Amino acid sequence: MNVYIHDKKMDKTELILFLTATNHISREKAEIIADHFKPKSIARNQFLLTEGQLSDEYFFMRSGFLRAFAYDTDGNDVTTNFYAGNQVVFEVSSFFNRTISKENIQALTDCEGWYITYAQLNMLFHSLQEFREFGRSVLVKGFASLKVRMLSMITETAEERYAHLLQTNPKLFEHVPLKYIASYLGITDSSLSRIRKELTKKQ
Amino acid sequence: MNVYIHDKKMDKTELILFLTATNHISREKAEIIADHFKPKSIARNQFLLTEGQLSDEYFFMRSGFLRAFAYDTDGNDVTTNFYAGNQVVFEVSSFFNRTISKENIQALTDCEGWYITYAQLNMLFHSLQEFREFGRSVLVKGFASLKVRMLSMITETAEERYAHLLQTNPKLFEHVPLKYIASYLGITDSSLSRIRKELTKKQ
DNA sequence: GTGATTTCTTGTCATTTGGCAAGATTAAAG
DNA sequence: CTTTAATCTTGCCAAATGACAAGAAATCAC
Repeated sequence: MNVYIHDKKMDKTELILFLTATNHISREKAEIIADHFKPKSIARNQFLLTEGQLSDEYFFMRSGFLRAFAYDTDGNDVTTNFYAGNQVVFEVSSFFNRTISKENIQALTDCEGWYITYAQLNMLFHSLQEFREFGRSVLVKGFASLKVRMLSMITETAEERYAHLLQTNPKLFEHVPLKYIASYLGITDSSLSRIRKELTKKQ
Repeated sequence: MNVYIHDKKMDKTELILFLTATNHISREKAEIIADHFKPKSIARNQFLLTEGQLSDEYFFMRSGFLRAFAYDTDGNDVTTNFYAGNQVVFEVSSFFNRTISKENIQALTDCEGWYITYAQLNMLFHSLQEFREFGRSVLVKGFASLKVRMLSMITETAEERYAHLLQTNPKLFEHVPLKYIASYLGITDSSLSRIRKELTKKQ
């Protein structure tokens, strides 16, 4: 073992911590897995994924903010999701079904992290059952949070949805234009502006 | 091989067809997998899953209609999903995270199908990589359809959402009280009633 | 720093939706 | 069959939201 390799591994501390966090993966296995990840930087406004392409990178984002968006039938830009640091980012349907993506994923700030390709992921899934558990838990977590969001769309007012987002994800608002947050919440930007006005009145 | 066993296997035709449909699983493997499933019938109004319990059955429904629902903070019953025949039904989060469910799943009509438990599923996942692929595709499909529904909540009017549901799932309306459909669409039952009135005017 | 562009707010008005309650219709229970 | 309960519709009015446009504020590009 030489110093250079050692340093490179140390580099991936956050990735290794993330892999071990769910308790499915031991430290040793996590290091083996992390070795397969390559570093990736995305400059602000650059795309991690563009509509029409295949989502082929399983990207662990260490730092930064990403926005996923699609276009509706009238051609309007609709924010489908935000991603902050310390999570895995990819478009589930395109990635696992090997179909082209209808979604774009764009950097709101400079982003840093590591990725592996679909082929590598499958190879690792095949050889490490611990990593399969991890992969499943990533899927299940994403699924569950989308269900929570759907329930909030049904049961909560726009004002409540906004207040919750502000509460649970305050740092988002430092980097994201409000019009993007508005479409994420399912309202227009002028409605959001009025809601914000109301809320400042109340406090 | 005796006639009794043979007949029992023939019984599971729909299950085997479903397992092979995604092309991950060969006919032979599908029969092996299907052998582990036990038949399950749910009478109308009975529960497949009750709030507070663990979702421990991976239930393939051959025929019938199910409704998943939760209670919001005001205690109102909110329909989170409908399930028609020919699909796998379970509560993702409770099932895979081994936590108690916040959702109920109740039969709208008599239902028939087969199930395996979480332990059996994991055992089969472990030994049959083809079945793992199948399991992943079940998760991915559910995830993708929830994303589509979320996008429609953001971009479409209640009238459009209703019209689409009527178009894509007409049989649902034969078995489901409209108030359940209303909360699934994110509106009140009186709003739905007015929307239906408008639509009959238009045609 | 300055002009251009984007973002955000605000006003006006129309439309959608909700809350509530009463009545009509349908389904369920005995 | 009859009574009871559940479901659905409708009316009224208030509240929330959207569409559109204009102006203010902030940000970006050079």
